[in-house]
Amino acid sequence: MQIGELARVSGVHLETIRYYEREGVLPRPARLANGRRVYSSADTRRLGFIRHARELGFDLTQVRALLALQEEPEASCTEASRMAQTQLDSVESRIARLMVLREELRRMIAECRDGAVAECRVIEALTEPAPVLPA
Amino acid sequence: MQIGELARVSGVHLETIRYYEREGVLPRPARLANGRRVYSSADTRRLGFIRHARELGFDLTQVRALLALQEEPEASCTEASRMAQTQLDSVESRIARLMVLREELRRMIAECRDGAVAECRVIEALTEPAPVLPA
DNA sequence: CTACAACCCGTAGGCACTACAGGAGCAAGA
DNA sequence: TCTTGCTCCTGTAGTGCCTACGGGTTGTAG
Repeated sequence: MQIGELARVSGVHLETIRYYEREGVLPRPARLANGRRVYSSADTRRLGFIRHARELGFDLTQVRALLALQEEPEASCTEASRMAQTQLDSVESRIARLMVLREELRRMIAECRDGAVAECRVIEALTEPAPVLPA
Repeated sequence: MQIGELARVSGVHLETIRYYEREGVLPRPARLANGRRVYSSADTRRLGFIRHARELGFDLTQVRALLALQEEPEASCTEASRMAQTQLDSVESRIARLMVLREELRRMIAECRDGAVAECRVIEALTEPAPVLPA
């Protein structure tokens, strides 16, 4: 499989695949005589792993760590679990935060009904001092 | 008020304030004889507006547009409301997406109990093909 | 034979910051 | 008076994670 097809089946942009290779999260693949990259099903799985981890909000450094863990199956799962817990905490707080924002946006829209900007709550709501948030 | 104090009271990083000025979302402030920036309460409010809008997920281009709307209070509210609606849609979908991720992370953690990586659900879950998500 | 797609590499651009280098101004203490 | 240390100045480079582009080669279909 060449890079174009891998991009299609994985949904990962072709240039992003090359970027991952440069960054060392994808191994350098075999090459055809003409220099083109050829990917195995192992590469496809690994790219799927990376994509999925990225979708879950792991950054590339974390992805590298997870891949390293995957490479030594005799190692303990504790570290992977800990990373997932960290990720879960961050997802929880993002959800809570977004739900506050959603309420505010709803209120802004509800209170703005064809008025002029002078009475427009959308602008006004944004002009209010932001609530103090815990760091 | 000088830039350091503005940074403290607004919670916006000092270098970010200068960045906003370069980008034209904050007007160039008055200067003292020694060249230091001095900010008025109008600047403080404007920065609060920007910070709040950024927190709500508006990008700097949208912030500029909102500021322009704010500057002409006789204009219709329709545009501001439409922008808020767009933002609301994106917030809704981000929440939905994160809730799926949260469930998955919870499941991963629950199923990983001191096992070796070979049986680790965290790794395994990431290796599974990603579920098809609506764009 | 020619058009065109798919690939190659290297580099630059984009967003929203963030950091750093190197220098000047200013207030307060020894 | 000198020095320490803080705040500020400018300009530039780096970050994360891609994405785009330019200019070249290879492969394929009509």
